[in-house]
Amino acid sequence: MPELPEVETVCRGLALKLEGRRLVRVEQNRPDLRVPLPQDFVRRLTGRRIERIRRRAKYILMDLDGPDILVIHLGMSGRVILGRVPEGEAGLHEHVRFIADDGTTATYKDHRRFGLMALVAADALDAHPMFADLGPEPLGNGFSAAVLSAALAGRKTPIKSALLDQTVVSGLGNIYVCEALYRAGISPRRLAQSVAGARAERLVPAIREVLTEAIAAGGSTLRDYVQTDGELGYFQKAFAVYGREGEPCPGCTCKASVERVVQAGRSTFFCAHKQR
DNA sequence: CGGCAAACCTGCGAGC
DNA sequence: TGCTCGCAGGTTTGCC
Repeated sequence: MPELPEVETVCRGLALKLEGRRLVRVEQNRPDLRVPLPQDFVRRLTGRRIERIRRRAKYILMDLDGPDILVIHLGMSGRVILGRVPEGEAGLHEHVRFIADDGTTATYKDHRRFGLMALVAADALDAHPMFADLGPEPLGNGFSAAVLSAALAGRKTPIKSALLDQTVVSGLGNIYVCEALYRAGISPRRLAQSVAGARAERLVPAIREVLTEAIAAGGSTLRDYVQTDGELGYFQKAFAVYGREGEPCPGCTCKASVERVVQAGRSTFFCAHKQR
């Protein structure tokens, strides 16, 4: 579910409560998520101090006072809930629970199990297959119109699909790609290689703005995303096109409406009048 | 290599 | 009420 803004929000919530804390207990309720957990998952985490919690692309990274980094990906439906799990949903799909030395608990729930956890050697993180091919962080200094158009050069796939490719730019998902293309006035069907020059100059700030605004709003809550404190993100109220098929385009004075098409198996929402 | 459909898994809302 | 179908924020695999 979560794209960059939601993962960032979760990271910040976890950092507030868990940075500097020591894990006194780890409960593992099943052997696997999307992929098997390490055989010695619990042993390698128990007793470790969490030095820092940060984000790379859509991954949550927990730096520990040992050789490993705990890597968490929320997949489509993963959540990490601090403290008591809300009434009525306790128990089901609670795959892993972390208990810290001050009594803080963090529960990982993921009913679809598209998420994953892994322990990766800290000195080999960047070389790990999960991270080796990731493109630049869209909110970082390494992302620019020049960098983006270089990554898109020669690619005949639609720009919509190219932006979902995490090797082009990392952290975008279906929602924020739709919203960024809308803001930049670029058709999702346009060939990726044709997004260069002025179009790339528009797209980069559009991506940055939509992500920044979404983080400020605490992310987007559609089906089951909630922040670590149980609060709902509210950026979904600000969507211009995502999930708004048939509604009037908010940026058009004419009576154009938001259309939905399927590209590479994913829904795309856009305004054919505003986006060229 | 590039691009796309399918697979992974569960839940929910719409429609009959 | 209850069933089936389609759809869902991601990533990987396998096929053409």
